[in-house]
Amino acid sequence: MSTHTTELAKTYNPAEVEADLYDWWDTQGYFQPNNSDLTEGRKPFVVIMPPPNVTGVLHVGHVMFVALEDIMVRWHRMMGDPTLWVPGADHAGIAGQWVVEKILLQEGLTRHDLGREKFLERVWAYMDDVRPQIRTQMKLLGASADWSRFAFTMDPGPAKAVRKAFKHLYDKGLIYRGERLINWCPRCSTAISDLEVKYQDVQTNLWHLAYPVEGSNEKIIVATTRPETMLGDTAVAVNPDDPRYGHLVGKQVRLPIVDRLIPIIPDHHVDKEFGTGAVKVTPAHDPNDFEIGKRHDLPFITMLSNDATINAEGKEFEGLANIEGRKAVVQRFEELGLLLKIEPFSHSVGHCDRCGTVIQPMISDQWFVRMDDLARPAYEAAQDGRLTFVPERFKGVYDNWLENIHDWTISRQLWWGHRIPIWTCNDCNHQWASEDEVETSCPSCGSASIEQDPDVLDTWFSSGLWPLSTLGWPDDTEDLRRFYPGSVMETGYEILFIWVARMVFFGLELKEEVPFHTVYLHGIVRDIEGQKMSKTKGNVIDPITVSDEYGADALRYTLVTQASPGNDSRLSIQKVEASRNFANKLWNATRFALRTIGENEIELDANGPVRPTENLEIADRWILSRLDAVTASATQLMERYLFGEAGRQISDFIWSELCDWYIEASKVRKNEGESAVTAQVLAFTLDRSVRLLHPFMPFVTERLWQQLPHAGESIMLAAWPEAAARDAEAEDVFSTLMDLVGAIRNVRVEAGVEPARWISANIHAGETTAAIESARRELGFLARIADDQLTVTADAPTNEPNTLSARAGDLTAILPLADMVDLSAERDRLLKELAEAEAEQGRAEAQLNNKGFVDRAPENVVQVQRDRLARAMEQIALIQERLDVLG
RNA sequence: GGGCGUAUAGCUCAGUUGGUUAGAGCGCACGGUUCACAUCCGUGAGGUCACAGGUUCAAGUCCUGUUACGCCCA
Repeated sequence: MSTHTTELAKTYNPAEVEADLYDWWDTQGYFQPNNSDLTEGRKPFVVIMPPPNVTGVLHVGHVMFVALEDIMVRWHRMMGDPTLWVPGADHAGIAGQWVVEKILLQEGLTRHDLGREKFLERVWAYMDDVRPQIRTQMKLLGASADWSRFAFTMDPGPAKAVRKAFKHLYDKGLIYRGERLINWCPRCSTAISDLEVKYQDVQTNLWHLAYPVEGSNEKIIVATTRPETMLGDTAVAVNPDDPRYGHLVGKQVRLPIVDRLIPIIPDHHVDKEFGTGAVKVTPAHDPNDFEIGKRHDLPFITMLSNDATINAEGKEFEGLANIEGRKAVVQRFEELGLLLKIEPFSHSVGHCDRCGTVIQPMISDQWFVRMDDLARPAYEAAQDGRLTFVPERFKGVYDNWLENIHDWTISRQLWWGHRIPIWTCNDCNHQWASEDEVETSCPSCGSASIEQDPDVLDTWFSSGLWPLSTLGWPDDTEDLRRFYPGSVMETGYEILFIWVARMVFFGLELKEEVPFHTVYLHGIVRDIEGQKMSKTKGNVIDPITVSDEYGADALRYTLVTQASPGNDSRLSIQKVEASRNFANKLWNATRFALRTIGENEIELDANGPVRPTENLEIADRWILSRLDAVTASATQLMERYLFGEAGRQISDFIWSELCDWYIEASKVRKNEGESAVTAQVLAFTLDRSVRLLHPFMPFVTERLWQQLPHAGESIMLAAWPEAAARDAEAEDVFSTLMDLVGAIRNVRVEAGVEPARWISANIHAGETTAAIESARRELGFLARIADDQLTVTADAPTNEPNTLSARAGDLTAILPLADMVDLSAERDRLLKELAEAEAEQGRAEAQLNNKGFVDRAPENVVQVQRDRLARAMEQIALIQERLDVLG
C-alpha cells in the first residue's frame, strides 16, 4: 500500500484516508485471530456480531454496535489477545419474506401463485444478491471482523444447528404442540411471540352495552373497547364481592344479535371500579378472558378468521373486516336501544413489531418451547456471576423477565425460514423430530408416506443459537473448542429478552456453559430532539452520507463518546463535525511533528520510537508524564467498559495538552535548530497517542501511524501502550508555567495589548525560580514576552507603579506596560482577585474552624485545607501590597 | 398496576470508591493572517447540580419522599 507519501495534505480528507485501508487490512489477515507464539496460552477474546438483517439498509444503530464492538476487539488485539469477531447475517423470517412478496406484488403475483418451492427459489436468489451488502456496510465502518468466518442463519451449518437443537429439546419434552391463545398477525398471517408484539396507546371509546337478563326485565351493562367481539362472548363476569350484581350471579343473559344464552359468573379478577363493574367474556379473543374461560370451563368461540374478518359465528356480520364489524355491531345495539353510552378512552393495543398491524389474540395450534427448565439455569448464571451486565442494572431487568417467563411460541406460518424438523407418518401417526434435513421413511413403521410440518421456526430460534452455530456447533470443530464460550455480547438493550436471554439458555442447555461472560448493552440513537429516527418522520441521519462527508472515524467516535452504556443518546451532524475537527487537529499535529521529525534521526526499537530519557527539559518530561497519565487512565476505563470516557480523555490529551501546550512549546527549540530531543519526544508521544486512539478512529490513526516513524506493518498489530510512573515534579512545574502563561494572557487581553506585541515581564518565582528559568524560552514564547526583556528572580515582587501584575500560585509576573497601563482597570482587577482570594480564605477557615472536620477528616484532607488557607493568605498579602502601591 | 432510567451552563452531555473554586463540546461575546491546523488560536461571560427532607466533619455524588419526562413489563 502507498502510505509513504512525503507530505500530508494540508487538510484532513476523510474520504481519501478511509478509501483503501480496509481491504488491505483484510487481505493481510489482520482480522483473523493471531495464532503466533506470542499469543499462545492467552485467553481468546471473542465477540459474536449481532447479525444484521440481510435485507436491511445501514442505519446509525449499526454504527453504534460496530463502533463499540470494534473498539473492544481492536483493543484486545493490541493487548495481544487472540481475538475473534464473527460477522453474520440474519434471514429475518417475516421481514425477509415480506420483501420478496412485495417484489412479487409488483409483478401481480402472490407467493401462493408461485407455490412454496418456486417462491423459496425467488427468496434465495434475492438473498444471495443482497447478502454481500453486509460486508460492504461493515467495510465502510471499519469493522475488523473475520470475514472468513462469515455466517448466514440459513447456511447449512446454522440450519443443522437449528435441527439439532430442536430435536434435543423435543426429545427432552421441552418443545410441545398445543392449542393456546397466541398473538396472530392478520397481515403477516402468522403467529408471533409475545416479544414481537409492541404495545401502543390508542385513542378509542369505551362502549357501554346492555345485555338483557333472561327471565327478568333487568339488563346488565358491560363496558368494552372491542364491541365486535361480543359475537364470541360466552359469559358476563362480575366481582363476587360487588353488591350491585350479587343477585344476578347464576342467572343468564341473552346475548343480542347472536341470540345465545350465556351465564353471569363471579370472578375475583373483575375490577369493580372499571367501567360498569361487569365485563363481557370472550375467551377466544382476549388473554384475560381466556384465563376466566379456563377457570369457569366456558366455551371458546372463535369469531374471527385468520385475516381478521368476522366468520360464520358473526351471523349476519360474517365477512366484515374487523373495524366495519365494530361499526355494524355498535349500530345494531343502537337500533336495539341497547347502546347506553360511548365514552372516550385510551388504552394499550398490541401491534405487530414487523408490520404494525393490530394483533388479534386467537386460539391456535402452535409449537411452543417450555421455558421453566430452561429459564432457571439462565437465571442462576446471572446470580452467581458467570454472567454479568454492563450497565449492571440490566441484571434486574433480565432476572425479572426470567422470573415471569412464559412459554415461547416458535412456529410461524411462513415459508422463509427454518422448516420445523417434525415429521409425521401418515400410516401409523408416529411423530418425530429429525436432525436430518430430509427424511424418507417412518422410523416406526417404515412407511414412506411421511410429511414434514409445513411451518417454519421463529427467526430468533436460530439467532439464539448464534454463539454456538457460528463456531460450528453441533460439530466438534476447532473453533468451537477454542472460542466457545465467547467473551462479550454487545447489543441494544431492546433485544435483551428476545435475543440475549435466549442465547444464554440455549448455551447452557446445549453446551452447559454461558455463551459469554459479559453482556454490554447500548441505547437507542435518537435525533437531536430525542425522537426515534424513522423514515416517515424524515429525521434519519444516514451513516453513508455522513461518513462520506465527515468520515466513519468521526461518526464512530461521536456515537461512542456521546453515549454512556445503556442510555439513549442524541445525534446531530454538528457533533459529527466536531469529531471530524478533532481528526483534522490530530492530522495537522502529525503534519507539524513530521517536519521536526524529518530534521532528525528517530531512534526505533521493535515497539516503535524509543521513549527518550536523556536531556529532557521540563516540557518534555511533562508531556511524557501526561501521556503516562492518560495511558493509565484510558486503560482502566477500557477495562471497565467505559469507552466513551476513555475516548474523551484521549482526545483531551491530544488536543488540550499535546497540541495546545507541548507542540506550541516545542516550536522554541525547533526554531532555534535544536530539535533532536523534541523530535524524539514527538515521535514517541504521537506514536503512542495514535495507538490509544486507534480503536476509536481506526482509519486516520492507521494512516498517520504509517506516516510517523514506526515499527511493524500496521497499527492494528502495534501493542497497546503501557504507562510508566508519573513525573510529579515536571507536572507541577509545567502546570505552574501553564497557569502563569494563562494569567499573563488574561492581563494582556484585559489591558488591550495587541496580540502580536512582544512585551517585557519580570517573573518573581520564589522557590520555583530555577525551574521557571529553565523553561524561560517556552514561557516567553507562549506568553509573548521578549526574551531580552524577561527576568526570572526569586525576589519578592517589586511593586512599581505603572505596571500590571499577573499571578499563578505564589508566582507573580510584573508587566511594565508603560503606555498601556490603565491603572483603574488594574485596580479593578486586583480588587476582584482580592475578593476571590478572601472568599477562598473564608472557605478554608470555615473548614478548619469546624472541630468535627479537623478531628474526623483524614489528615491529608485537612492538610489540603491548611495549604489552601496559607496560599490564600499569601495571595491576599501580595494583592494588598500591589493595591497599596497603586494607591 | 409492577419495575427501570433520566433531570448538572442557552443546547447536547461528562462527572463510579463523598473531599480544594462542578467540567467539556456546541452556541454566545471580544480579539487574532505568530511559518501544523480558520475543520484554527487566545480571552471571557454563563450553573441555588429538578424539589423537599435526612445521613455525614463534608453531598452533584449516599438514603427517603415529591414532581416532570422517557422506557420496559403486565
